[in-house]
Amino acid sequence: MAAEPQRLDRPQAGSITSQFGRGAAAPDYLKGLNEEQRDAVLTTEGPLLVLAGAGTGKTRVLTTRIAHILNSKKAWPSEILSVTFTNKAAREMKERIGALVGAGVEGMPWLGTFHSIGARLLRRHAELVGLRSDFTILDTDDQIRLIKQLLEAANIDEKRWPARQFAGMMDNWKNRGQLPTDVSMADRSAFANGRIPELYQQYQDRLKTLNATDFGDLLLLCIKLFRENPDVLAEYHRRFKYILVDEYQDSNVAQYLWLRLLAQGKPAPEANLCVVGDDDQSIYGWRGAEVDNILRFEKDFPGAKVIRLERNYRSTSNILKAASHLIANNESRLGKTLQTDVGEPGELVMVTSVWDSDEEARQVGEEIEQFQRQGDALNSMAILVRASHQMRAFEERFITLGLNYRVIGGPRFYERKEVRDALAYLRLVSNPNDDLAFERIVNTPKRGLGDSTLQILYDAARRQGTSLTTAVRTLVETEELKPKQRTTLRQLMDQFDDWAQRAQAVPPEDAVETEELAPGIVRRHTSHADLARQVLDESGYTEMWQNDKSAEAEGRLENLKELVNSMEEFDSLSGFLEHVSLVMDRDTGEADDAVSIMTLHSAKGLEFETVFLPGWEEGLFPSQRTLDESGRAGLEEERRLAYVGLTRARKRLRVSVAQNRLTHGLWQSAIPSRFLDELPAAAVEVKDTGSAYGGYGYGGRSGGGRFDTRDPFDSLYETPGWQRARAQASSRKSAGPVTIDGDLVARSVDDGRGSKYDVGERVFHLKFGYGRIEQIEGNKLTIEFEKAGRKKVLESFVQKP
DNA sequence: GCATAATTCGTTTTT
DNA sequence: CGAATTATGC
Repeated sequence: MAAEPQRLDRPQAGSITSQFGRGAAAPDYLKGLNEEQRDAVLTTEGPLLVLAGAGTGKTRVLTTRIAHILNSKKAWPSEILSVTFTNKAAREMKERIGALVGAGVEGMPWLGTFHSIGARLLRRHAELVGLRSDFTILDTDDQIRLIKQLLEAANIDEKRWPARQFAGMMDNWKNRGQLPTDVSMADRSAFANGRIPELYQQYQDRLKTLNATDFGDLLLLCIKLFRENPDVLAEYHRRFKYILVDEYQDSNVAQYLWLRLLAQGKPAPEANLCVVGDDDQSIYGWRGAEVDNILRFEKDFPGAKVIRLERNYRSTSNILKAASHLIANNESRLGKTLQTDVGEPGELVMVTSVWDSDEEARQVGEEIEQFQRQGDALNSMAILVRASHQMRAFEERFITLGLNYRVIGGPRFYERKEVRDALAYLRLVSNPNDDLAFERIVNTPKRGLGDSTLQILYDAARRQGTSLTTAVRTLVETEELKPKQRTTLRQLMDQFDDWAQRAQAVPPEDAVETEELAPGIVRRHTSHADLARQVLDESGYTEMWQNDKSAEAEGRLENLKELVNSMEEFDSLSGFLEHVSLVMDRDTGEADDAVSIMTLHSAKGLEFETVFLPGWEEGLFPSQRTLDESGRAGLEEERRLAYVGLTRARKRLRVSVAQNRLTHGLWQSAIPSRFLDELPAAAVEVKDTGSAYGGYGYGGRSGGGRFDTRDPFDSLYETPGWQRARAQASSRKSAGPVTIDGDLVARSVDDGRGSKYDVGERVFHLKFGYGRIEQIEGNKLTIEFEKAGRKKVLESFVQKP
């Protein structure tokens, strides 16, 4: 309760803003801050690193600090640059500052995500980096399509060098601030036989022609802009008196460079740069985040002050003990120890061993229902998983139980096909030269314009050096197209002309709804939302889904409605489109009471009374792949992820391990996660579910405090996944990307010939017991076990009885 | 050009 | 096992 920011419902007008300066008594907003928090708020000058552990009131410090700067008139709202990673965080900060300072947070134009601020800067100076200020921001879909075209043009086999992979690599370079010429030699050979610089450059050129950027460019081009135009940079040095960064541990190299350029207005020891973060919660290394940025801050900014926030106001001491004990196993960290003021140690962290994922789900379901009967809200409980496929078991179970749940972080709204299609129509209305939008919708709904027709359009556009739309306009006047396609295209163009005209007629602000053209004759202006509705209806897009009788069609129509409705809030179509490409995020429908199911990654920053952490098994968590790819650093990141998971809980924490898990369609015996060994025995209670079979492993010995029982069985229970992973890991290190696949797992169907077993034969499996073979596919056997039911297992795992 | 069968391939995710 | 993409036949 103490440090969690109280939610002031409405900003109290002037109450705080009126007590500027003269500051006799400490301002209200400082009340209720602990010593360190207050220090962090009041140390406005010079570089400052705030190491804020989980639940120590990090956001509160950040927002209060801004309020303080404003209140003491050190800077105007427009002179503070305040960056976050997510829109959600930005929104939350806006709200909280509003509550502290009163109205006028809208006057903080430079509070936003790295990317939205980057876009803002670029639009102001677009011409200096070869763009027009109305450039479009590509989404991943567009990006992939563009790359595919480039690869094809460059005669590169897309089977061997997938566009996705190239997109991913480019993302990495851009995250590291590398332009085509900067890509290291090692990286160059990793794709298309060293043709990388060429392709990357072509991609950048193509973006420029399209007057477009991708997400990475929003930062990369800013850096370029600042480096090449010192006068522009100096302008921002003058402007930004204070710079604040949230979640600094998640920053990547490009963001770091971007920040350093902006913070260089004064010599390092005087830069008013405040970064807030927690090295122990850095979980986005795989996406290019450099924990090193935060670990290095004091070196980058000599004389930087470091403040540690270690007083945790969220969790019970048992939960904190567990989390601290676990994270202490990491070597690369600045070191903090969370402490709680709460006297009661609270419940022990409960660790449960279950038979398989179904039992896990059943058990969690039961517990949830029990807590619910005790009066807990479903909203106060969450299930945090490592990998999204774990969610299914829970969803299925909760459906049969009739338990209300919500999945957070699924496919985002604007990533849905129908939303993207609709947006493509609107983009094309607002900018006829948006080729990628054009491609997307020429034949959606089906208009009989397939690959061959499209090819003609491409050729024409390339020959003329124009956009597709322009090319189409000239083409429809010639004989090059088949008559049917020609008329279809002409009609389509006419429609777009019509829509564009209507878009022009839309009043810029929400000013006039109606207009008297002549006495008695009133013409209604179309709003953007109306226009969108018309576009979707007249293009036949809405109809396409109405005629679709699949299950999801109805939902898609709903989404379209929602999209159109959400447009009402925007002044202009372009404003709306910017919002969508940059800002639009899922609305967390917290309306009704429901258990949250989400990944550990998307749980960062949230908290719940009760938290379930299922699937603590080697290979799954820590993830085998991370281990293979990033070794010890990977393991440490996984451990931080575990730490994030543990620290989400306020009162109750339940961890579970399944003894068997279905991976890649095969049942594999699982080994309890090493992280379980790293929980302190004193804060943990072990519960064995007393499963009928397979008494090996975790639950086997209860109580003890030494959780590790895997050693004696190691060789017996080596699963194929492990063996394969190991084989790959070792081969990867020595000889680049060689694919050694197959032998151990899927050898395709050969009716059991070559197998030493026959259908119908009775066999014994170490974990599932006795069973009868139902089917043989290569080295995979489908066996009906007497106790464990029907499973698919590898031949090497069974033996003749 | 389009619907359907066959095949591939499996973390985490924001912007 | 299942989604998601690609090859195949009409």
